[in-house]
Amino acid sequence: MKFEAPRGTHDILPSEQPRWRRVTETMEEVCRLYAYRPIQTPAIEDTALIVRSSGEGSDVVQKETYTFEDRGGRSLTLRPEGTAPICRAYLEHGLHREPQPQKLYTIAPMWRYDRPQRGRYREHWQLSVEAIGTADPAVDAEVIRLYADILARLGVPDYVLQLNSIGDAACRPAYLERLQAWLDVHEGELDGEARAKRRTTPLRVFDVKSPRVRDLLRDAPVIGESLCAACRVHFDDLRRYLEAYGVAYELAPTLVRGLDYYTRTTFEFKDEAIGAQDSICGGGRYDGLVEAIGGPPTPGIGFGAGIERLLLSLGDGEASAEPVDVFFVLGEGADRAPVLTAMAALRARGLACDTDYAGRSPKGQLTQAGRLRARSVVVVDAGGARLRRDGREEPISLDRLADTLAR
RNA sequence: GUGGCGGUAGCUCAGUCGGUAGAGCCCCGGGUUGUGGUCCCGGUGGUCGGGGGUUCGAGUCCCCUCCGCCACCCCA
Repeated sequence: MKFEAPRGTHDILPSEQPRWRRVTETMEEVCRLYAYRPIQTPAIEDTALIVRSSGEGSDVVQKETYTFEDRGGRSLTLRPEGTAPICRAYLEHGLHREPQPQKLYTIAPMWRYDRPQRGRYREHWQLSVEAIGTADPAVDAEVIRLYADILARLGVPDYVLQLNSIGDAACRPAYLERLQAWLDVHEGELDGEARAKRRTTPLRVFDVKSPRVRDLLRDAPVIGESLCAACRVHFDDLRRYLEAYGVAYELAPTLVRGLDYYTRTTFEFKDEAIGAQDSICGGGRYDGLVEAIGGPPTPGIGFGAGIERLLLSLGDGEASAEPVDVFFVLGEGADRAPVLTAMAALRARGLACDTDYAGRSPKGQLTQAGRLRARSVVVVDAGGARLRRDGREEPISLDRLADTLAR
């Protein structure tokens, strides 16, 4: 094979489009019901925006970005996630001076230079939903319920929602100090992985594999017990609102997210049936992000939901393509020209039609009409035209076809 | 980025001990049929992922490489 799609990218063929559309149309409909408005941003962003928002030390920035210099010497990066670009657009176009919150969504491709495997691509599509300009925990509950609605409408049965709060600028630093102090005391009992993690991503020490170290960490201080009063109230309110919304969740005291900008709420929807890459939606609150990229202090919350992974959750259920309304079979000695005229008239009336361009035999053309699930077939030969539908056949004039079928 | 498994027709796969490449499905044609289904017959289709090596001879053995899958890592 001479050329193939670049590693980790994939084509979405016509045969897959019905399933894709069902998913994206459901997403758009649910976003509309929650009064989120569509927005689109460029695929490329200033590298500095991505670095400052995701964080210099994040895995995304450290090893997963597609970064290049353009011909003008600018450093650009293919967006690895949806939140930072939308916040940039929010700021750049003064949406922070319009009524708050701004409730926005986009369905767009993202790029990450990961090692590909099932459910993990270098180019993949995400639904990004963002509510910027309010710290109200009811909005946290809203975006979570919004995604749960999408799953419900699509019929995804087996997923769990994990929920946590990782505090904010007021309480997280103090917590991290307590955690590090505790780790200092137990330094001798840690393994290499735990020691590495406490240096780079201390909140992740709880994820180490060693059962012995995990056991030990059971006595370590957890963020949930160290929240400041404001974060505590926010989290309690969120949980109350989720109950009001009828959303079931489990607390995940060690759920941390990979980007530096998260504060307070973090959550993840998982479907472990789809493999190791089982997170189908991840998000959280990012109250410091807009300010970090040069705007006024502005709270926000949102999530990214991977479309390819959601399709894995949905399984292989077949969805059939749109049928065609009329297929024209050309018999011996038939003139094409009047058929083209008839098709133009039908299309003008909103009827989808097609004919043979492959030189098939009449039998082959009928087979093709069947494949396209044509509702009507018009057989044209030297003797005139016949309309076949509902198992019956009648002579018809091509001139009157549109009038007959459009009724 | 690390480790493991894999790659043969458009798709799913077989291919023995190293001896000149196969099936089913799909597609095209013919027959049957009530001119779209069924059934029967025939046909098109291959850089055996790519490159190098060993050998009289490589789909088969060795090396490199690309791609996929599984796990790690991390996430959507």
